[in-house]
Amino acid sequence: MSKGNETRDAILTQATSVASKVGLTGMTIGQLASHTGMSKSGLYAHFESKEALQIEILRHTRERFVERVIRPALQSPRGVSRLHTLFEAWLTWSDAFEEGGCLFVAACSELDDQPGPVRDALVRDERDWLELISTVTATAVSEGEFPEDVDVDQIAYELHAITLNHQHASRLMQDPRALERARRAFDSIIDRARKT
Amino acid sequence: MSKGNETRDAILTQATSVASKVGLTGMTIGQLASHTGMSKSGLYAHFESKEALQIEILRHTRERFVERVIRPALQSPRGVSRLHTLFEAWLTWSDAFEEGGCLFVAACSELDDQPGPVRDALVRDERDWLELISTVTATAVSEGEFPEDVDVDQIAYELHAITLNHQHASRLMQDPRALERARRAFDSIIDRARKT
DNA sequence: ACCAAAAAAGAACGTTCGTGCTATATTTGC
DNA sequence: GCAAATATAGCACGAACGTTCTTTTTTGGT
Repeated sequence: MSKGNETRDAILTQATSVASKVGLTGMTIGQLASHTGMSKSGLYAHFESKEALQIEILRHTRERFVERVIRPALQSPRGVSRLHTLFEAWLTWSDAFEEGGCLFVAACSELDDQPGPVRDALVRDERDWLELISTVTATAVSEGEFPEDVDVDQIAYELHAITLNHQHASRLMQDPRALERARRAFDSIIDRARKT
Repeated sequence: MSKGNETRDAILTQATSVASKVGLTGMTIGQLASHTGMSKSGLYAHFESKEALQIEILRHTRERFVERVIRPALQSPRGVSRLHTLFEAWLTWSDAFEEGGCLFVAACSELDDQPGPVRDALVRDERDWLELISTVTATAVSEGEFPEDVDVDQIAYELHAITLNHQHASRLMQDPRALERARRAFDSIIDRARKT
């Protein structure tokens, strides 16, 4: 990798961390420059605009997300086991953001009413993510663990709700039992799906 | 009410709407001034600082929340019925923000890692809100609708998760079935609580 | 070791930010 | 209806914003 791409990557990593704390909009070029030890213009030269940078941050984060959350799940056996791995991988992923929590979660409520290409990119990512949860849930159906007539999209909806709330409970409320509550919620969704 | 308090209130109402779209931090005094047709300094004279304004916005929103969500629920018969009223009132409340959705939901992920008095105020509000859900859930226990050993805080956790996710589904993803999904999720949480 | 190419810095731009201060309107109590 | 109190506007500030230049430094191939 050339020097240029190396710094560009380092910038994106740093930017992801900053954006997860102050938001994609709240993050400023100057802030980012001092965090990376670069000049504003030197840093800016790697991107066309702040908006382009925001989109690149999302892309960068998605790549990490795929390798740290999705891949391990897909290597797990089909069915509830895979669903469980996916959920636990997400919890680990969320905790990995030292502060600020999952960038996607932050971006979701930040951009939910800010039309534009950044929001569009995020919506695509979230749609993919929800569809993946549905798909993995469907493996539990085809493995015979869930009844045929279970609504996989509804399960995905409810599982996604838990991940959102985990951020709320662990980051904002600092509830020491947040992890435990998330896992119990997961279990009861699975339980109910089993005997629908 | 004096002229001063009248405009102050009008400012807060407008500010709540703006902040629900762009966030408490993203909102600026200038933006607010043009939305209210006042000068920056004329508007600013009503508040000590932007931070004080943010706290006042939260207070203003909480008052409206109490009268539109909590009060109707407390006038409803104890038990599952009251829980149901509370949930539906919240859905209505959330939809009432013409754009931007519930200010609290937006503020929660915006401030979850921004220490300071604004965050502290929000955490207090959220704690109260969660405790209220727990308390109302407990009325279903004392009415004999839920078993004695049900974990009311866990139920509150899961119900809260649905409200958070409703914003995601309806605002960000623009899912036309968001309301339906939220209600089904509510029902299944209640169902499961009934036969624990 | 040199030299073109690439990367980073420097300096400046017009704008907007939050926040003061001072002056002018407007409301209120007598 | 006038004075006092209150509310609003005008103006200015230093700082930071995103962005665009030009100049300097660093890199990589020969």
